[in-house]
Amino acid sequence: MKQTPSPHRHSSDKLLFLTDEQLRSAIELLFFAYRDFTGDPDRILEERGYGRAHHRAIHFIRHRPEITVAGLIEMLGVTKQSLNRVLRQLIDDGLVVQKIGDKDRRQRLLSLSEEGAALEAQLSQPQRDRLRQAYTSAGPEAVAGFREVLHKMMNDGTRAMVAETPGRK
Amino acid sequence: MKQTPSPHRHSSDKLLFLTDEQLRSAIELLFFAYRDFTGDPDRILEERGYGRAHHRAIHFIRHRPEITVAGLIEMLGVTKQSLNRVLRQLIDDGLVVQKIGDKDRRQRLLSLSEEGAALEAQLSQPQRDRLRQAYTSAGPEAVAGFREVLHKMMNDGTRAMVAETPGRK
DNA sequence: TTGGTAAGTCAACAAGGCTGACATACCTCG
DNA sequence: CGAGGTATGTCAGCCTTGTTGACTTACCAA
Repeated sequence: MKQTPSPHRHSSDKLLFLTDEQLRSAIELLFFAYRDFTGDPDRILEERGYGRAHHRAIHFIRHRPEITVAGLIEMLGVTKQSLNRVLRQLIDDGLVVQKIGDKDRRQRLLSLSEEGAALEAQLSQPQRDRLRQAYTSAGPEAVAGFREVLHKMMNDGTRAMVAETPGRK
Repeated sequence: MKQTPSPHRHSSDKLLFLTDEQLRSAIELLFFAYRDFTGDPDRILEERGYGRAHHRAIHFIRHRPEITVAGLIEMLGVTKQSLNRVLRQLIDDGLVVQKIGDKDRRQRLLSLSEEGAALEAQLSQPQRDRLRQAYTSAGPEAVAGFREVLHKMMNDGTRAMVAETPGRK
């Protein structure tokens, strides 16, 4: 017999409807939303012969100018060799510039060149447009909930890495 | 001069704070949340020699038993050859069973075996736990907003593919 | 001066995308 | 019935992007 998961639930569950199916549908929601979300920049990248790995590097360098290589590796969660492959290209192509660290001369501080910043803007544009449209349509309450749940989904260690926007807790 | 994006905004924008930086921080939020979200099953899969592609196939077969190969290809957004590689393994390993279509005998209807269903449960467990924890902590309002924004982020064509949960529009 | 650290590189490998080409059933329509 | 289209499966080859391991160079710090 197909038995509905126990209806005997507690606390605030009278407001939430946390059946397995409800939770499973959220898994799909995330899958599809994320897929469409990354689809737009993918098309732009392809024209320049880059991949999503390049996009991620560009994104984080844009948001943390003068980040060290080790710092970027940590943000992306990849190995030095893996990052180096795409970073090499970006530097050779003049999109990313390196500066020797002033405090520690072993460090290479990474920033975007003007051309790199232009590409970043081009890549993030469709994503920002998509979010703006979704945010506007859903309204501020929904947006706050969206951000809160995403925050709470992250690992504790990860949460510290998110670029905090002033005004959000 | 760094100029704050025009403060002259309209309609409900007095409640939303849609600067570029606000939107960009959401890009990171999604990146990190999705990364952590998929990290748990990845570890389980590795033990069995499977990858995320296997997980996706298993997930959708679980939720749409008797789905056709073409249907699964469309859900996943990959090519026949790409899907076949992982599907071949899953069938050979006895996790997925094929049934010849009754209406159209060319079709192979895919379902999970008992063993396949067990693996699916094991894989989705940490994701469900993570969502349950985040949902419970954030509260029903936030959850509704979370789901609404994700829905509105999707392409129109994609939206039809999400498994709708009764009670949600 | 010496040991550890930041970065870069080479090599080899694997997963999982892709395209193109073809084969085998099977369906449907004229 | 026969022909053309469709659903699936498979072979081969290529690409990106991840991995491990080993090693070098430059620099810091005790």
